Amino acid sequence: MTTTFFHEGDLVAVLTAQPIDRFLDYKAPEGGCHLGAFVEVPLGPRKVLGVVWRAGAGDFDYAKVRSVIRVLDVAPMRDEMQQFLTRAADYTLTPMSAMLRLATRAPGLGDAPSMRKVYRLGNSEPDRMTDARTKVLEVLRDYGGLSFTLGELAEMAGVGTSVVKGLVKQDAVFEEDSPRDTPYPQLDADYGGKTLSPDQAAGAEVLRAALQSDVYGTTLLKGVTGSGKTEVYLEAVAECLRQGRQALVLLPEIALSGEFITRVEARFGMKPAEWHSGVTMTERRRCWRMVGQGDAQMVVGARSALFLPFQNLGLIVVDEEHDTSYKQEDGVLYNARDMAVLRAAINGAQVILASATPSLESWANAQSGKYKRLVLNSRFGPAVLPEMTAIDMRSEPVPNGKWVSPSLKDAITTRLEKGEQSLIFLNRRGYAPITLCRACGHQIGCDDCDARMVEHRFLKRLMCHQCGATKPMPTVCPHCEAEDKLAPVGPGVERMAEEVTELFPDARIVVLSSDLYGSARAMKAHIEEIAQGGADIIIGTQLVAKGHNFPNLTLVGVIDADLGLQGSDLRAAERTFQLMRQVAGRAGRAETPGAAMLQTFQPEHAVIRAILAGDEESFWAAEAAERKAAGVPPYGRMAGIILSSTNVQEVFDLGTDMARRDGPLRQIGAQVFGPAPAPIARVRGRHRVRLLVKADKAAPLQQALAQWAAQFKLRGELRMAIDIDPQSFY
DNA sequence: AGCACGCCGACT
DNA sequence: GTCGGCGTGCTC
Repeated sequence: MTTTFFHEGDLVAVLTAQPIDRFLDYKAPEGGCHLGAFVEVPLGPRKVLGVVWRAGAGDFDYAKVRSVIRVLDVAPMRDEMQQFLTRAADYTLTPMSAMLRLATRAPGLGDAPSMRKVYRLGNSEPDRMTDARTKVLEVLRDYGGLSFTLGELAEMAGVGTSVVKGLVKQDAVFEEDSPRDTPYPQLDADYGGKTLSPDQAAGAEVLRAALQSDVYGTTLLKGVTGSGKTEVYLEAVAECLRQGRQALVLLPEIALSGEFITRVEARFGMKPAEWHSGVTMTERRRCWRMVGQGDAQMVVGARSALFLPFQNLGLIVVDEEHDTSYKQEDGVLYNARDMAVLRAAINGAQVILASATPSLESWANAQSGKYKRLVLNSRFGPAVLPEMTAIDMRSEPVPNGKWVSPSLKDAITTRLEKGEQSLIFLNRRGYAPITLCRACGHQIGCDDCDARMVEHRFLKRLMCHQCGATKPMPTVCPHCEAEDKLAPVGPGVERMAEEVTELFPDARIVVLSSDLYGSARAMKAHIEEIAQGGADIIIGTQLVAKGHNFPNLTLVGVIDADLGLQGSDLRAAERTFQLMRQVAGRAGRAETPGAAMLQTFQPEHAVIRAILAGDEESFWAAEAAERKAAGVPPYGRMAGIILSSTNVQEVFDLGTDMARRDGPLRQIGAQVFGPAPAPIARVRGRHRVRLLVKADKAAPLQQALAQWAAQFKLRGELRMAIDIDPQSFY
């Protein structure tokens, strides 16, 4: 492999991590530098981090060109990484500088490798031998040649540090400097392989063969909980290690616990490198550097681990690939699952997407032959499905203004008696979606939007879910001025809570809805508490379907299964289905089988029937057909534009203006919807508004979006973020 | 991202 | 007069 080298004084184009969306020319430093070198360059009065991206353009006044200050002591960025960052930037419409920031998220990159003192066996005997001294020397002899820090050595020998120091004085122990960042211990591919079931062994063999092919490929590894997916993909990791290539296993944020690391250690004899938000600064620096010099064979991490400087990446596993936390929702908006596929394609590496309930995107890619498909059956026979039933609401009438059918009520009662949790699932925030005048039939709408206002009793106001406007609950009808004739119509989670409290006055009832939390962290903590038994009945919006595990939950009641089948949230059916499967997974392990009850007015609907039958293939097929018909992902393309500002008026004005001036989008046949409040309408005091763009699968969406967005100048507090392939449209 | 430049309101 | 608000623009 040849790397381009620039001699001192040559012009080089440097990409900095500063938000300057352009390459700056510098002169190569004394001693020259390689293409891809991480460098420190002068920028105005400051020194900043950058990467030598290519030869300089030479279009800047040569007299003003400054010199690279120094080359940092880390492995240069490889060509694959440059390509990956460039293509990811193009796809997500992210400035290159922001991509570079993702790729340099390690502390102390500019520092010289820091050193620490280590101790190893010396070459002479101490003058006097004591018990303590014997213990120290024994430890060092036992580990032949290895060195330890002072603390480690003293602890292992069970003596004080002064004993070691005393031995150093007499050359019985040597003290020397060694880099603080040490290579990760070698993993042994053949250390602790478990006996695999025939099904698993066959799967592992397919994955091994793929690894040996040495070219890019993606495999969707589908298997229910308990089918041993992890053991199977760890065999692929083993094969990757045997080839001397690096492996990356991505886990959803919440799954990143010590448990997985323990399993890896049991399989390969040593712990892998870890990369996620819980890792200390020191360890992050070590991880980044070691991955970069090929001294970390396997990394277990969160989505941002994709941007580590792998030297020889052979495999990326995306576990629980359907998990919505793979989609970054702040800062750079990327989907780690898609980026994993991109990175692997550039590197000639393999990807394994593992899930019990794949996303429709991955299912469709497997269906079209773009991905290989591997299905594992449970070792415990066929998947244990929850007992799934439809409650036909046409034959089970409930009083006006109530939604819990007698059958569902009975089922909840049974759970309460057994001390188990029930979940009531309803994808509608607020108290009631409609406020109707019983005198004239008028429905209270938003003044600025063509939408009905939703009553939020929690806030004691009416709110427009289109524009976020609120107004106090009127006492007279704004249309006919009749008094006391306004009535809430339809259910929202707040109203469900009221009904459920009436039905079960002694139960501990809790509502989970995204608008009830100030921060994502507070929400997570609360959900965790509830999952641990902090409630008997949970009433929730789609929020609860998001990867949370409720070990004591044995009943899911879907109030309006039809709601998910049409309308605002195109992934609602998928989530409903995944929620059912989540219950199924638990039912297979726990003694108590799970049950799912779907209240529906159309039990004959294809999606409902597929859910009931537990027939995944027909569910996916039905779901795919609906999305195809609607022209939405994965059969069409979408993008979200999120505008934010501290000033509500300002964001809506810009949103409206953008929706009007949609020329570049029209040219490619794309449509603009909105502006509407973003899924989280206010974040850290900033109001957020979203526009949605829908385009044909083949349309050059990014290019048109870039042109369109460039028309608008963002002044003051206004910010714009473009979200390609948004996760939720709700 | 910083930092300088520059053009309008309320003080000495 | 001039101190300082922060909008705009530049950094090789």
